[in-house]
Amino acid sequence: MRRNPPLPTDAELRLLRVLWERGPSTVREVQDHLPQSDAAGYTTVLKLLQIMHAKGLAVRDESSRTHVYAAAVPPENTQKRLVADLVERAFGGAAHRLVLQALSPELASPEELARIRALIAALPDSSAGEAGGEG
Amino acid sequence: MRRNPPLPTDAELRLLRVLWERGPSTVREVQDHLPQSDAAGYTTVLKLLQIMHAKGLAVRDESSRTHVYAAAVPPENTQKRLVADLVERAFGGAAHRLVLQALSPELASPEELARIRALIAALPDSSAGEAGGEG
DNA sequence: CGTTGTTTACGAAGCCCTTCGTATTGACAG
DNA sequence: CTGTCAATACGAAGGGCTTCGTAAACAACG
Repeated sequence: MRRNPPLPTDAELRLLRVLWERGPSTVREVQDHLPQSDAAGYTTVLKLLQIMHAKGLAVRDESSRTHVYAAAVPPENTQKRLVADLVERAFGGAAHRLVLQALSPELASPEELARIRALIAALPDSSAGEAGGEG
Repeated sequence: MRRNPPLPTDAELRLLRVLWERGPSTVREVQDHLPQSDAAGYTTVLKLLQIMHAKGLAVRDESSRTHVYAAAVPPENTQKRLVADLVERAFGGAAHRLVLQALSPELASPEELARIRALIAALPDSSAGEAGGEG
């Protein structure tokens, strides 16, 4: 167990997304609900879940013969750390530059832009003051 | 050569950031300007630059004995693709969810939030929202 | 010409991720 | 008990990334 599990790898993240959506699931259930583009053999999924269990990314209930796995990390926390990691590696820590790229039309549809506007508008403390810009 | 070079790996991105900041540089210059946390041996940097050259991530001028390398990809384009990749892998394509995580206080300082507000405010007006694309 | 120092080129080792094959265990029907 | 089916555990192969050691090419100097 780890208090601070490491960032999930690529394949781990794929399984994590299934667990986040479905909640606790057996190996077979996870395998069956993988998007077709991420299809993998049964033992591959099993092995991955075992690794995730060892890393602290997943917990499992062994009370029945068929183990039931669940995500040990909440999606928001993990996603936030993934974003922080990219901000650091690609933007030297400047989060606003990442947002700038995310706003480009190829990435954000008009609908998503509208949602983003709503997010900004809903932020607490809209007028900080010292930075000078008025809201 | 590739018209569409692949995404840079972790170590490649580190060198790319030096090239983006400094412009065309020799192997030694790149090595000398790596942040201390990313220090690497001379031949490591050389090998990496050769690989980046083969992948189309860097170009080089061989007119003098000491080759001069330069980034073959602009920062914005590369950063955008890195962001798109993460949006796909971690958020199922929902860019606004990535932005939401980027807005969290751990990632964006108040000053950066102000900049982000400014970015949003400067966007072309899409007040029509979902149905309202004008043509 | 030989020496010295710098640069490029090549190859290989070590590590991690991903995938799967095989063996073992357990439950259950006949 | 015995055979069958599903699930777990284990190990290993294959590939990519990262790092570096070593050799070869080249220039400059005495």
